[in-house]
Parts: sequence; structure tokens; C-alpha cells
Amino acid sequence: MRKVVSSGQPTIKEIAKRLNISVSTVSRALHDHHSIGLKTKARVKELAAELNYERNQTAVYFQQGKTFTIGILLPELSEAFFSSAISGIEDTAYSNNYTVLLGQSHDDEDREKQIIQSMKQHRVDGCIVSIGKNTRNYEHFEMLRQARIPVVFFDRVPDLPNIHAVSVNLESGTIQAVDFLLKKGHRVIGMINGPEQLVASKERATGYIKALRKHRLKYDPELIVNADLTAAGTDSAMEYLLSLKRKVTAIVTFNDYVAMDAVQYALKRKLEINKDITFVSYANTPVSGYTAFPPAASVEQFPYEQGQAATNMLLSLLNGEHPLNDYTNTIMESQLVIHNR
Amino acid sequence: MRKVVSSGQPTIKEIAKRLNISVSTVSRALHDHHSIGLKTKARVKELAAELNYERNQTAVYFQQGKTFTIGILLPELSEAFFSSAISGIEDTAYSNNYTVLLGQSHDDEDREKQIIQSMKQHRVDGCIVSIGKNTRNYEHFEMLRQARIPVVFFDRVPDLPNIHAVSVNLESGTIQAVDFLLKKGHRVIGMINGPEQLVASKERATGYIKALRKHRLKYDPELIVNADLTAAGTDSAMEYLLSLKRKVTAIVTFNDYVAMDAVQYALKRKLEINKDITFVSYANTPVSGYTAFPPAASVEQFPYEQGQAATNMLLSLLNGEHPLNDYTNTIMESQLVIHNR
DNA sequence: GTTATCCGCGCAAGCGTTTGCGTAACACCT
DNA sequence: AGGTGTTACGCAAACGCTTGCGCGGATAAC
Repeated sequence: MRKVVSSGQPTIKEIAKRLNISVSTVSRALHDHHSIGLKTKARVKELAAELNYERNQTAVYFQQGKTFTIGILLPELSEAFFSSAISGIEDTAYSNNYTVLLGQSHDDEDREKQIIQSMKQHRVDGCIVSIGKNTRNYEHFEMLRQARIPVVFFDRVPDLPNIHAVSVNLESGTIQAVDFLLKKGHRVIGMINGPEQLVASKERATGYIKALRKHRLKYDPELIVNADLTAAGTDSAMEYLLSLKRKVTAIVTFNDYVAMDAVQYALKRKLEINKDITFVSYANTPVSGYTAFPPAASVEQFPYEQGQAATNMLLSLLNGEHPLNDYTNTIMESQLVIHNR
Repeated sequence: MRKVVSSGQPTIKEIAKRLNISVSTVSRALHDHHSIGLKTKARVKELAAELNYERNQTAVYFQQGKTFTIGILLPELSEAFFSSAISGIEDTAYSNNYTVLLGQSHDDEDREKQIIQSMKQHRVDGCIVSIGKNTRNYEHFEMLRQARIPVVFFDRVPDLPNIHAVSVNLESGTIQAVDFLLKKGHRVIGMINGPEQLVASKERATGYIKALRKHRLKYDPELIVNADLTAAGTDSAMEYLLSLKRKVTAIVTFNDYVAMDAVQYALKRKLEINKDITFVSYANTPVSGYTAFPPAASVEQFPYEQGQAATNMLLSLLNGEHPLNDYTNTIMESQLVIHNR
């Protein structure tokens, strides 16, 4: 028989042989099992330390059918929102002795499926997923369910029944945002929203409407425009909004980047920011503080905290503290942050 | 004997039993081994598909002593530079059928050690590491070497002999930056550099000096100041530079964030940007394009590409295409990007 | 017709660890 | 002396998969 890999690493078998005891005794000694005598324990531990013994986790994973690993699948690792979320996930996973396996889908459904497949083969204990923009088919997640691998979705949550999810309620933040503008005296408030099918866009829209209703103001559908989040899309959205008969004095933009594009456009049109026109946005990107005209306020979406919450939910699922079939949808509140300058 | 986990997942044993053949035949059939008859292969594959068989990777990993997993250890997952790098690493790992295990050190040496330890126990095949700011002790990497786990360092590379590394040569970019300023007529050029012990700081400084020498200009040490990269630190650096007898008309800042802070300071001092004072910087952060006064140029450091290069290097080490003890230090050239507005 | 060749498959070991159970040895109580 | 515990350890199976080797039978070569 060929020895596949010699790796050199000492095993419990090695320790057992040298000490003339059985491997089971060594294993138990290293785990501080009560049925092992103190002197034996000491001898084992001493030799283990001397040999630089390190337990072969792959063997344990295999034997236990558990890997203490969670898979995390996101559209884009380099996006600020997601990279903060990863940070939150890794931190709480780390402090619970879990490790994190990473994959990015680039919003490609096929790649998403392949990554899920690979994580399943890797026998991750659970997954945290933010789905891609174009994902319409959810059979890969159905496979995970069948394999009894729990999944917690976050932020970009699929429209499915019976899932575990963590997301942020943008409605509340939007209401705060519109409230803020109304209190400043604005009456004609535009909104540059994102693609219609996105849940996030819907929440923004309903928040906007609810805020107006709260103040007994009429909602004018003309004031909401769906854009594609590119600079060009923002430009035409701005062009449209500024062309309306009713003079728009404030605009809620989909995120800080859109806001910055919109500001550029407004400047070209010789509008004075915060006077002729005021912007409120989402994400609260720190860098917007460096711009000449940051949005007057921005809705914080707490990516780090969402990552933490999703991980905690997954861990309680894994620990059995929470039944797998008790589907919970944790919704965090977003919060308007006012930039005073 | 207690059955540890029933998991429900079918195994090759199951397939073998149903087909009345041996497990070895099943295994080989699934691997398209030449010594298995075509009809048997077909039968096996059919049943495997029907049962939704999926190979238990943990068993394979264990048996082969290889996990097709690479560990990546970075100071901060949420920093733009590193998250781009992660993206590059994940992409090339993915297309080579490797998966990626993640850990962040938060620049804490102890945590760095623990993560390395955990990755070692996880039996990752190799590691890609960017060390923490405060790491002075490298014994954890020495342990990896002893365990024959190859490590490729990138960007933040320790000052050790005999390591594999990928980094970007900031000297060339700095020379380009200073060249750029000289051509624009600037003669008194300041530099807000980072902490002295950082290699990156040293490279910036030598690049600066070399560029001046190239143009037969005298180097005035007073013009380089080391700062701590905080807004306050930048302010005092600016105060110092602007207080010099020789009038500084251009400043090279450590990165775009420092540049933005410096711009704010200059504005407070009623200086006109790009007229009284011009800034050139590093990182080429896209967001700086939105600011009122972005640096006139910025040295691109190619984090995504560095990630790719590091991964490719590690993979060729793992595939034996490159001997482990042939230490290579790939240095990519940074490149000045001029922002025309 | 004998020998060499190849095809198709099974046997069994082995990867490192955990763990239920069995069992000596000894002490204690009655 | 017999019974009941307790302590300290060993035996061996099991997790799922890969792979060197052996072997019977069919085919080809001489």
C-alpha cells in the first residue's frame, strides 16, 4: 500500500506507541476525560507538547460529520456594504470557534449554484447568503434544505416562504428621511429609486408614501423615478425630475453614490446644493463626508451589525437552540444619520 | 456502536450494495477509471444521479491529506484595498477549484497567531497573508514552514529572508508622481508619509528622493514628514509643511484619504487647490472622483491584481510547478493615474 | 495448443479520531 | 467470603473514500 502523504505530523497513534498505551487512552487523555488517571494524562500531554502534536481536524470533521465551518456567499466581496458585513460575520464566527468559507457570485446565477454546490460538498455546517440580482431560481437552496444545512439569508433576501432571514427595514429609515425633509419645509420631494423588482426599492417607495400620508400630504407618483444606479441613469433621472412643473426642492436618492452623481448633475445645472436643492440618501458611506456637498442626511443600514445578527441566528440554529423549522425573519431598523456641517 | 450522524446522504457503499458490486468499483466508475466496463460505469452513474449522490469531501480531504482550501489572513476585511484583494484571490481560487478560508487579524498579533493556528488545524493547503501593523514576532509562520504549508505574503510583507511574496513597487509610482509634479513646474514638493517602520513608507521616500536626483535637484529632508494617517495627524503635518520657509506648492500624500484630509486643511487655510497647492496621492480610490478637489493624480496599487498574482504563485507552489524552497518575490509596478478634470 | 496480454472487477488496507463497551484490579461494606 | 462499586485502561468498530494488488476469464500472438 502506498503511503499517500507522510506530512510528518505526529498522530495520537504515535504517542500511544511511545507511551505503550492505547490510542483511545491518548485521545481521552487529551480531552481530559474523567476516566483517565492523572499521571497518564500528564505523561500524554507532556509528550504531545514535546512532539508538537496537533489534532488532525480533517479527521475529526470527517468522523463527526461536522466541520465548524460556515459558508458565506455574497454577490461582490469588494463592495463596501458587503465587506463590512463579512467583517461582522467573521468576527462573530471567530469568537464562536467557527471558520468562514467564502464565495462571491458576481450576481451570476450559475456561479451562485456552483458555489453552493461546492460548499455543500465541503460539508459546511451552515450558510449565510445574500442572493444575486438576477437569481430567479432557488433550487440550489432547496438542495441545502434537503441536506439539512441551515441557511440564513441577509440583506438580499429571496421572496420565498419559510426561510431564515436578517434584513434591514428601509421603510422606517425612509420615513425618517422624508420627515426630516418635511420639517425643513420641503413640500415637493423627488425620489431616485433603484430597479423596480428589488425589495429594497419597494421599501423605499412605501416608506416615502407612508411618510407623506402621515403628514396628510398627497402622494404624487410622478415624483418617484426608477433608475439603474449608473451615472448616466442618474443623470437622466435628474433631468426628468428637474423638468417637472412642480419645482422639486429635495431628492431622496437610492444610495450615496447615486447622491454624489446627482450632486454633480445639479452643479452642472448651476443649482446651489442645500439651497436650491437638498439631497438625502442611504448607506451613510463615510467617504461622502469628504465630498464638497455630501447629502444632508443618509440612512444607515448597519452592514456590520447585519452580519453579526445573521451569524448569531445561524449559530443558534446549529446549536439546536432554535428549531430548524421555526423560520424567523429578523428585521433591523435602519436609521437616519444627519450630517451637520 | 452509536451511529454518529445519519445525515441521510447516500454513500458509495449504498450504491455498491444496491448494484451488487464492490465499493472500489463504484469509486472508480465515478472517476471514469479506465479499468471499469462501460455498462458498469453507466449503471453506477445513473444510480448515483438518481440517489442524488454527492461525494463526501471531508472524507476525501482526510484520506488524501489535502483540502483544496487556501487560508487568507488579512488585517481588515472591510478596508477597500483588502476587499478588492480578496475578490481577486477568490476569483482565481474559484477558477482553479480551490476554496477560500477567511480570517482577519485586526492588526492584533495574538489573533493573527490564533487564526494561523486554526488554519493549520484545518489543514489548509496554503496561505496568503498580509501581516498586521504590529506584528514583530514571526514564529507562527515558522510553524507553517515546518508543517510544509506554503505561505505567500502580499502587500504587507514581513522583513524576513526566504519568503514568497507579492507586492507592489511604490518607488516607481512615486517617481512617476514626482516627475508629474516637476513637469508641472513644481520645485518645492512636500510629502506626508506614513509611519516610518512601514516598508511602504520607505519606498515612498526613496522614490521621492530618486525622482529628484534624476532631475538633478537637491533633496531637502525637511520636506518629508511622517504622520500617523489620522485626520489630526494630517492636520499637524500640513501645518508643519506650510510653515516652512521654502514655499511648498505640491504635496505627495500617503493615500487618498490623507489627501482628502489635507485638502480640507488647505481649504481652511484659504488656499486654492491646484493653484496655490497641488496634491498627488496613492490608491486611486474611485470615490475621490466625487470630491470637490480630488488629488491631481494618484498611484494605483492594483489590489485585485495583487490578489490574483499571490494566488497564482501559491497555486504553482501547491502544484509543484515551483519548488517550495525557491523563494520568489514578485514585484508589480504601481502606476500613476492622472485625473483630468 | 500454449503462452502472453489485457480487460473488468473485488479484496482489503489505511487515512486519524472518537466512543460504547468490556474488564481487570482494587477498595469498601456487610 | 461474597457482593457492589469505582477507577483506569484497552479493544475494536465506525466514519467514506481511494488505491495497490490479485485474479479469473477472454482475447490475441506465436
